[in-house]
Amino acid sequence: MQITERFTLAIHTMLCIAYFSDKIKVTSTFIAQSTNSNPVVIRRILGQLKEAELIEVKAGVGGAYIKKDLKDTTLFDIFTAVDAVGNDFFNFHSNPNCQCPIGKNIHSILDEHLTKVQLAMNEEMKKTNLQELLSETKEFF
Amino acid sequence: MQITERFTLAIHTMLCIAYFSDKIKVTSTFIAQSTNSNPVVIRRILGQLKEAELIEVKAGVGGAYIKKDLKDTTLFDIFTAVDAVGNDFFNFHSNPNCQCPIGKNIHSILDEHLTKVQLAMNEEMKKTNLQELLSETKEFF
DNA sequence: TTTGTTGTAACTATTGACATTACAACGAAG
DNA sequence: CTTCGTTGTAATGTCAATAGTTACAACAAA
Repeated sequence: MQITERFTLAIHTMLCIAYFSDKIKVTSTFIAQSTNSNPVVIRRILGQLKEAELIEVKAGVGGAYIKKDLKDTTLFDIFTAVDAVGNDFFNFHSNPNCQCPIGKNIHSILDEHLTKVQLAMNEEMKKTNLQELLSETKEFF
Repeated sequence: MQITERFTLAIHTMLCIAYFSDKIKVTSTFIAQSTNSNPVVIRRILGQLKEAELIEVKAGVGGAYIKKDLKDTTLFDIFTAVDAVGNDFFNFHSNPNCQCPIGKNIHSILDEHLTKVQLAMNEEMKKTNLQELLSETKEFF
């Protein structure tokens, strides 16, 4: 089990837009070259980021633009946009046996603990925003 | 994207063993009935839990037994045992373009942040042990 | 009208999870 | 030493999700 590469692709995409969009027109083809991916794959991700209102995409003329202050978009926002799992991050086995004292209660007992795990992950992702990532990237120039 | 149901199956399996193994012989067939799963699937999970030294399994005669104090096995141990994720939780897109200032640095920059996310999740899982889960289950009887 | 782009559908390949059948190896009980 | 229930594991099938690709209509501006 792994988080799909859509996630790191989407982060890369956001950083490209943040860094380049005041210099050149950032198209799906351009991003595909930077990420070593495919324009259609990128366009699908752009669609999800747009849906989440993190970016704007100019139809026809082309080009993507950041919609919010860089500080206000975190890894969690991007994760939610492209890899939405809602509350079902942990995939529960279905229909445990109600006759069994364990099977009867496992779901309700476990839910509380697993939700906390997912929340911990979410909170950690919220700690990193695009502003931060972009300036870290620039340190390397 | 979801965590495999092997994980909750394995937790259920551990709880079954913890609860029943002093009363009856806990076989893969028995666990399969409690979890509403398949004996072979359970045996594979038992193999992984045994590999991680969380349980003992009696070949031939049959039956599984807890190997450590219940307090000393956490959700994280089980998670690791069943390989719910490999080494890299986040699946990085490969060969980003080194000519691009973003592509050149993305991997090293992101790694630090993503590792923290994974660690946060791990730490939260370590907070829950089998002892706790078992007594919570018993409260419902 | 032309051009470059987006948005999307359709198709394929690949991978991984899970279910199931089958059977050799094992250990104990008779 | 045979029988029985069980484990361990290989082989196979099914299904869903990811991701790569081709193709093309819709779009906006020059």
